[in-house]
Amino acid sequence: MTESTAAQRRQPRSRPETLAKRRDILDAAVEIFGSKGFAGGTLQEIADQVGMTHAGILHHFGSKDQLLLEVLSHRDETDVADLEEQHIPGGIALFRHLVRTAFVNAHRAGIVQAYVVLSAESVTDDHPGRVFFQKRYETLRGEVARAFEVVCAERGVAAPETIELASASILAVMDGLQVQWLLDPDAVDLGRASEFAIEAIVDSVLSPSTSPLA
Amino acid sequence: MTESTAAQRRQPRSRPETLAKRRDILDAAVEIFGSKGFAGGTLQEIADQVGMTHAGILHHFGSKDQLLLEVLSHRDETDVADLEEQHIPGGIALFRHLVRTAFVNAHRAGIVQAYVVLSAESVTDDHPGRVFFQKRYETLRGEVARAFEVVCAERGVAAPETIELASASILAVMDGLQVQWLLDPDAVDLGRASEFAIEAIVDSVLSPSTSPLA
DNA sequence: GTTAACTTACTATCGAGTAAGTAAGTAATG
DNA sequence: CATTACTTACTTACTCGATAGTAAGTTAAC
Repeated sequence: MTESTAAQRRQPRSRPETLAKRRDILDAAVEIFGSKGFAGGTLQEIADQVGMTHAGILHHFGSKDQLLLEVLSHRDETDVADLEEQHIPGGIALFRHLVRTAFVNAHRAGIVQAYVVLSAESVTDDHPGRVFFQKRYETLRGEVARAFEVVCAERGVAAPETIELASASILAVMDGLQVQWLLDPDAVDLGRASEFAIEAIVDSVLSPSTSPLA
Repeated sequence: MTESTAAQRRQPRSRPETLAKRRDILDAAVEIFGSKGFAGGTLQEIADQVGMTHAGILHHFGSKDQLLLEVLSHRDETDVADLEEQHIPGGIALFRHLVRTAFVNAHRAGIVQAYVVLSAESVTDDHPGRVFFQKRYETLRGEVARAFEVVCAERGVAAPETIELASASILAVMDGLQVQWLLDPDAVDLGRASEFAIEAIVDSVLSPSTSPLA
């Protein structure tokens, strides 16, 4: 009866406003999941914020899990500070970029909170965001490691094996500082602390420390 | 009729086994909240693990929130690696202690996960554990800062203002590395990375870096 | 006139907390 | 030491309120 290759002939063609509406929903979801967590946040709250019913949201995204996954990838796109989507600065510029990101993030508590809460929550059993964060960290560690290699090459230094440790550490400080900063913004200077720590770690890779703890 | 100061004459005296039972419940709660989060974990699951009904647990702890609070303080007591309860090593010994803690933690994924999940979740709105973690980080930053001051004094170095940044950073790397390690244990060496980062930061406080990013 | 973009209304389930009851322990008293 | 008086430590059974997902109907765009 129908064409066997129906998909080819017809692409359902969604309405132009739909895309904007999806963005609104995703933005609301970032805020709700960020402030309540994924398990704690509800479709109802998200729906309220965009003036819709929760069923309307399910119409667009199918399920709560699916919504989270799209929130996570959407965040990467809109996140000005994100590395993956932009043209990646190489070498030392990457580290400067990370520091700048930390300073920028100090004015975007909402998104920072979403990221902190969801990444930590993702380590729980069967969390729908787990794979996303696994891949994300793997990618980011790779970017940072590459930057280290470039910098070492530039300075004629043999790239030490500490690069892997340092790459993970740099991402770790940034994340860890965000937690402390969210809990008590006055007690921690997110930008300056990130800058300090990143410099310390980069420095330590370039000129291996004298092992002060030995 | 009855004695007016009844409370004075009799202290209800709970049964001796009760204390052990409470410990069991707390241990189960650490495991459940650690693997599912606080919002995601249920009293039923905890009850199942200790062979009880969820009402039995409420009998002991009153509410789920209260249970979490007791889990958090209980954890500090049983956590071999914790600083507050033990006699705190001063100066450089503290940093060595932190490194050792990281190596030990690499064999205790369960507790690490509980800590990671709950601390991050605590930044969400009205989370019952929020105050606990605020105080905890404040205390820990203080301990680390004091260690830095001692070390600086020992070496006749004027204590720089970077101490506060460094203190927050050291705790931050440790936490952040735990997240990455939990997501992908093979990709991150929790002990060695913590050691590397802590050394780098301590080193940077003692001999201020040459600002490689400037 | 067909389909996208919803809404309303419903279902099924689950979760924390409560109420009431029961068995066993503990303690004061004669 | 035994009896009475009370408490602890639960269980069973319930309430009440969410919540994710579904189904069917409505409107308006293309």
